[in-house]
Order: sequence, then C-alpha cells, then structure tokens
Amino acid sequence: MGFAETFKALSDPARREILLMLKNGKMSAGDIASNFEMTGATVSYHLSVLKKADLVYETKQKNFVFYELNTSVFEEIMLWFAQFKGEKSDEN
Amino acid sequence: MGFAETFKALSDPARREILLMLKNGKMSAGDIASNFEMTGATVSYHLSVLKKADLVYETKQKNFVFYELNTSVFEEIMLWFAQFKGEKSDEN
DNA sequence: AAGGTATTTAGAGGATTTTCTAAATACTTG
DNA sequence: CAAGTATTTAGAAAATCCTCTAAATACCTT
Repeated sequence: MGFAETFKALSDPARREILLMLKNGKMSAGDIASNFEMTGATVSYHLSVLKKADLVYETKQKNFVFYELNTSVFEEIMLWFAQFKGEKSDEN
Repeated sequence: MGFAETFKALSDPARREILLMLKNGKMSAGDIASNFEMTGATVSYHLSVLKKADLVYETKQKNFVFYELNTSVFEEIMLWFAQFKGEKSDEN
C-alpha cells in the first residue's frame, strides 16, 4: 500500500482539509474546489494525490466526479501507529 | 504542533525506519547512522527533521547525542485519525 | 450535432526536499 | 593543550512538489 505515499498525501494542509470535508459523505470535485482559493486544476491535482494514496475513491455520476473517504486505509495507518504504543519489543 | 511537519517527517522511509529502531530505547546518532547506507550528515539531517516534528527528542552524554521516541506526539496523531473513525458529524 | 458544464491533463515556473562533500563544532582524554 | 571521536552545519546539485494558465476530455441537454 505504501506509507510514503500515504503520509506524503497527508502532509499537505489542503489535502487534510479535503479529507475533513469528506467526513460527512461524498462531494463532487467542484464542491470541494469551491471551498478553496486555488484553481480547480490545482484541487484536481490534490484529489489525484489522495486517490493514489488510496485515501479517497471516486465515483462518476452524470458529468460530476464524486469523492469519498476510503476508511480502510485509515485503519491500516492506525495499525502502523499502534506499534509505537506501549510495549518495547523485548518486554513480555 | 503542526501536522504538516509531522506527516512530512513520516513520509520518508529512512525516517520511519529510524522511529522503528527507537522503539526499544534510545540510540546515539552514530549507531542510528550505522544502519544506513547514507552518510552521517544525511542521517543527521533526517534526525533534525524528526526532532522538528517532535517525534523524537535528544539528550547529550559525553560526546554522544542520543535520540529517543517522543510518544506523546504519536498520541496526538492518533487523535487526529480518530476523527475519521465511525461517526459522521451529524449523527447522534 | 452543438453548446454548456464539470473535471482533468499538459507544460512550465518557483519552492522545497534529499543527498552529498567539506568544513565546523563540541566534547573527551592523554 | 593537542589529538581524536561524534555529530552538525554550510553550500550545492538533482529530484520532487505545488501552483498556475491553457487546452483537452467527458458527459449532458436541447
């Protein structure tokens, strides 16, 4: 899956904001873009980064492209972090 | 604290590997460096990125610099991810 | 088919990142 | 203090990233 891609995707504030917007359900590319100062082309670039990182997926309807959170990847990241919680590996 | 810095720090494979090395306790800069092909200067750069992101802290002893995980930041990141688990914000 | 709306792609510019070598700093010990 | 070890800083080169404008694609509606 690629933690490098995932964390790089998460390192940009605009992309993190997009993810937060998507918490409540899918949104079209245009609706997402309207929340930013950047051009639609730039937002489209950020969406493609999130998509490559599997943090979102897209579905098409009419001439809209909807984006949605892919929560399964979030779980994988949580697992990665869980390694650091608590146990040093030679305890117990 | 700065999620941008944190996630950017985590996006590099060498830096993630350093964090894993530190799971079992502190290590000196030199001991960390000896696990990589890169020059010591480059490893030092990576350590400084991790330090700026508050993922590690350093302590000096003799002429060694020891690095250690700062687990509190990991908890903050876990909290950030927790937002995405489950509840859509207008439920309940 | 033509015109309109939604979105992506291409290409370029500027900024940031990663790595190196060489030099500097810091501390220790004879 | 001098010499040695450990580490960081400075500066430069190559790679990657973010943003824009302009053009292309895709789909819908009349």
